[in-house]
Amino acid sequence: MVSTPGTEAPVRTRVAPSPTGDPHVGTAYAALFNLAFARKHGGQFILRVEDTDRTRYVDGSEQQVFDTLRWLGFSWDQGPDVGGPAAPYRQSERLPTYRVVAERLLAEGRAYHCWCSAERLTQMRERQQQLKMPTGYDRTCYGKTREERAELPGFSEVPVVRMLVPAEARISFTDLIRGEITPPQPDDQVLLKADGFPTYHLAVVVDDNAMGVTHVIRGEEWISSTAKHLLLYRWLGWPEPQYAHMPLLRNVDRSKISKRKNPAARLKWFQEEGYLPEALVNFLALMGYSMPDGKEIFTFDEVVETFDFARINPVGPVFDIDKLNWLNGHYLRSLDDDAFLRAAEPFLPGGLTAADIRTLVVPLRERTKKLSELAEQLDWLAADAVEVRPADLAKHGLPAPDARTALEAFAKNLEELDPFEGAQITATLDRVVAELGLTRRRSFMTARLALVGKPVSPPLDDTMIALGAQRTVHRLRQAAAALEA
RNA sequence: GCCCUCAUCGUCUAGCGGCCCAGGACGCCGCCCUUUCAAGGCGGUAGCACGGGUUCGAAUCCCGUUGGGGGCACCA
Repeated sequence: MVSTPGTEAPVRTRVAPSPTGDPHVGTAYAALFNLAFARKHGGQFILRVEDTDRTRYVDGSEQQVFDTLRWLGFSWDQGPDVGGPAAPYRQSERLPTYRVVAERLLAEGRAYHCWCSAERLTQMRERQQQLKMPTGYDRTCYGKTREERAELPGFSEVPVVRMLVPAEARISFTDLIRGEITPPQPDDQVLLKADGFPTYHLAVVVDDNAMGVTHVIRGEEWISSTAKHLLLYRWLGWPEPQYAHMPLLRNVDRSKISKRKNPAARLKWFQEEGYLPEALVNFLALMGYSMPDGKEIFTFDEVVETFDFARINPVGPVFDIDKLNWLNGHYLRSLDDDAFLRAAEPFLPGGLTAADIRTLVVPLRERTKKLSELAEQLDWLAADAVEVRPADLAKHGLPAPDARTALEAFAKNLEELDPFEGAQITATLDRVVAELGLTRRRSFMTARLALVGKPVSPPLDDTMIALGAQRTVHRLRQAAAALEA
């Protein structure tokens, strides 16, 4: 429960992805906690598209964000596709709103025009670094008319609008996760770009205010910018939201998770690899959040019930695929036959009969961490021949002379078997093993390797039935022959 | 370079001054079970970055060091 009882405004949170390419895992991560917090307090969750960078805009990306978030089971109360009282929810459609605010700031002397060219800005920054000074805009344009500025070097025709940040603007705030934070002194941040689009800093404040966002739950990367945002709220006289800066997901080298270094940065990767959405949500929640009772397998609803910012660890977690695999395996195993088959279907190799699918795929459920492994696990079925690796034979099978004897005896006896079905097959194999005085365990393993080429397969009789009598006998003989060489 | 921020096993974490010579999970190793591999069961491996304080008592509070991360864009 919330600490301040009674009167507080209804909670409203949001996630604000940019449609700049494949949906990012960080978006799901942010959505998860924003949603959980909103639900916990009976509030609303908004999806807002931040498409203010025309150069990075990727067509279709927005739809993919919707699709992947829905795949995870997330839904929003307001958004571009579902509408809402503060529509539109796409920033590119809200340009007039930002302009009005920029004009007001200009009129009130809190902002000014700047005509500095990109090149000049770059040079300025480099010089500041060389002099070991903090980097920041030097106010060359402040207080100048367009004509006056045009006399100076580094002039650009179309101006931007910059914040006029006071000398002492170190604004502290209480972060819901980290406590008291004092972000750096901001410089004169651009609010309105030359193309008329707002920067993130202007848009985020204007929209969060317009949409009644009460809690801004976003990545740690925004801490440094928060002073600018707070300054804008104060200038504009708007109620300030509460902030919670989530830890950043990390690559193995501990840098901020990126598509470049980590395939798991792409949300679609999880779909491609065959992870279940419930597993991903559980895993993402485990990154930084923990249940009061310490259990690690839980649903999104349980996150909602227990959610408390105090339970979030501010340390950026490394994305541990091993643990995700374990979790996904667990969720896979909890599926009943039909549900598993339905999930597995897109990952199965072609040409499987319905019977094959029942007998071969279902037993694989206990052996699969992610669905994409299924194709390889079943590759022996369609293959013309399989290769038996000596190392596998040495580790799991019979010694070479015995192996040959057993394989040939299996082949001979199975060849004569009719009908070729489960109980008879097993009885035959058992009889042969007994006659030869070999260990059942290693004998079966030798046969398994001969048939599928790997130490993993469904039960032997099912494997043989799926292959059919002819191919079974053929593979057993081939493997026996190979042992001679 | 400047600024902000973080710091418990390899990884994810519990811990919020005594219950901790630190608990759980993944991974790894071993054993059991077993028609294989898994799954499951049992056991093991491994950590409070360092140095100062405060305190009767510190993984827990303070300071510093070191290390990590983030920001410093007309990108978000």
